[in-house]
Amino acid sequence: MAIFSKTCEYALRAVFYLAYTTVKGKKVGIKEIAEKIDSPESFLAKILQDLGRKGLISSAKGPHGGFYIEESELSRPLSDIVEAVDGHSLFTGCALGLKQCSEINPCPLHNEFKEIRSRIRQLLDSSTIGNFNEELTTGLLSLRQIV
Amino acid sequence: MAIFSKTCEYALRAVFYLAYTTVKGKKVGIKEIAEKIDSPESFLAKILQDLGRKGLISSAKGPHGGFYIEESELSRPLSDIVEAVDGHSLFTGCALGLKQCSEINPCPLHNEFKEIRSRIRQLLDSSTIGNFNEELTTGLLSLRQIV
DNA sequence: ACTATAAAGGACAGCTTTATCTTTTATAGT
DNA sequence: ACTATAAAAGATAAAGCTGTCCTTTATAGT
Repeated sequence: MAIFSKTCEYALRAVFYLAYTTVKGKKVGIKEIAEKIDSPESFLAKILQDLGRKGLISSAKGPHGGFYIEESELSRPLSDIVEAVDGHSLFTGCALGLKQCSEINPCPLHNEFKEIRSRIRQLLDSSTIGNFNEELTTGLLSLRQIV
Repeated sequence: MAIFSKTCEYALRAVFYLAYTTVKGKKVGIKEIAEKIDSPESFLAKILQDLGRKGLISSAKGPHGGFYIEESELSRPLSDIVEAVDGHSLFTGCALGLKQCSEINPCPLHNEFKEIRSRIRQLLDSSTIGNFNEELTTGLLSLRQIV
């Protein structure tokens, strides 16, 4: 099992691409995004639709339309994306799946994973959607497989 | 998404239960295990079968038979269970799902998750199956929901 | 108004995960 | 040998995730 669902992986990659590509107000079509992040086009369309409904990204229909990230959306933490797609169990759930796992009724891994979870949360809370724009522009960071 | 698959959650809980219950050579039946860790019996049977085939736990058919953990199995790290069930992507995979993500071709989250992954690995490598026997026996740790 | 464009929405299909049930195999005790 | 027990193995089913395709809606440009 990976940390994030496939849906969430595509969502994050797409949002990173949108962020650095549309930072100047330009918009990009689903076809370009799918190609640049190496994801199935129709599936990604569904994902971005959903992110749009949730107010995490913006879109415009019609000619010259497409998806884009607004200034205010640029500073959202990554945890918003992850939570919108995969829910909050990565941040709050018990590693062994016990609903009532807590300080007073801990599972064997409770203390160990408390720290892991808070690390993950901290990382996703402190990085924003727009945080990587520069390195993505210069090509220092990658959002797809090299062919 | 949770850290582990449901299968892996059941596997770990079952193995913990087996460890502290069978440490004196006794064996336990699938019915008892399923009840004590609050899991579907038939599904758990499949999971334990698989762990048995992979040599992570032991079992005996027939009267007085059941599942048990041998001395040597007690000291196996939890990572062996996790890897047997969920594979190694939790320890090695790219957070954004890129196959070629690496130091020279990093995704935006590469460095951040490198640390998270190594924490998880370290934790699962350093805890063994038998590590929690005492607290489980005294009831300080829990493997199922309280009803 | 008409046309072309591009996202939104709906329906559906394949695969994997999660789960159940039944039959088979091994073995202890008599 | 026979019986009871308990895991192993096989077949099947429900649900969720991943992915595709087709129709509808909104809008820019003419």
